[in-house]
Amino acid sequence: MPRIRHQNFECNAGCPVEGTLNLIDGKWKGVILYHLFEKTLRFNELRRRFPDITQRMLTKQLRELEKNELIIRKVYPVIPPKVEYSLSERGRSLEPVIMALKNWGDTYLVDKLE
Amino acid sequence: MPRIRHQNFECNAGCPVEGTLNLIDGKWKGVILYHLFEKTLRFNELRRRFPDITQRMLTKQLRELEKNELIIRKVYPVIPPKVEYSLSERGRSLEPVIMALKNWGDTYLVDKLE
DNA sequence: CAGTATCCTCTAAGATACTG
DNA sequence: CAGTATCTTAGAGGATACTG
Repeated sequence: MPRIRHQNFECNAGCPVEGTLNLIDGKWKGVILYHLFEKTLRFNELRRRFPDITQRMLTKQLRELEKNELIIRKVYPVIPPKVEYSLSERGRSLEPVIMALKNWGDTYLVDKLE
Repeated sequence: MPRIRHQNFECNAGCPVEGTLNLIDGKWKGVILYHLFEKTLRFNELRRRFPDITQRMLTKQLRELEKNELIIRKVYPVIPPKVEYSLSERGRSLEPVIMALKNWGDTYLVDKLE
């Protein structure tokens, strides 16, 4: 999870914005959630969808999402290992938020992503 | 502006999400935008609303928002200096996005901001 | 297959002091 | 009033190698 913001002073109305951003910030979290909206995925399925992410980073981002109770990590006790990642109810409730971000980007970021 | 993400590979559907996050990430940007939705504000008016932000940081965040064409910086050539910050049309179009973040936070972050 | 373990870099963010 | 200029630090993110 990114650093915690504004923790030590009276919370103004903008705080829930920051709090929510804290959960979905993290370089790959938005994309991970986006792909999990579609379907449950295994670790390596996620890896294949983001060729540039390192194993370490993918693990880290997934652990943070799990810690924030946005995704569920299900381990099957088999060999070879099998781990599935899916959205929790809380995670699924983020869909409109992610979509709002996506829609804005689709409209206003065309040829502006640098 | 935070680092640029995913720039060197084929953009999957999650990218506009990241692009948008890049613009509103930054520890104080969400809050700054939130306050500018209400009304145009001067530099020190913004400062007073966030007692914990340093001058340097406020300036930095404002400059980035301006560079991304989300806010407009209007300098009045008077002494003492007077500078007003207001939303651009592009910035105002972010309101539903920020509100989506805020609403989610209000609902799901109660007593969970840590 | 799904991870850890190390080591490293870079920069966002903060503290503090000064100024046209 | 609305900023710069320096200096510092924490930790996000990355590269690479190894493993139950």
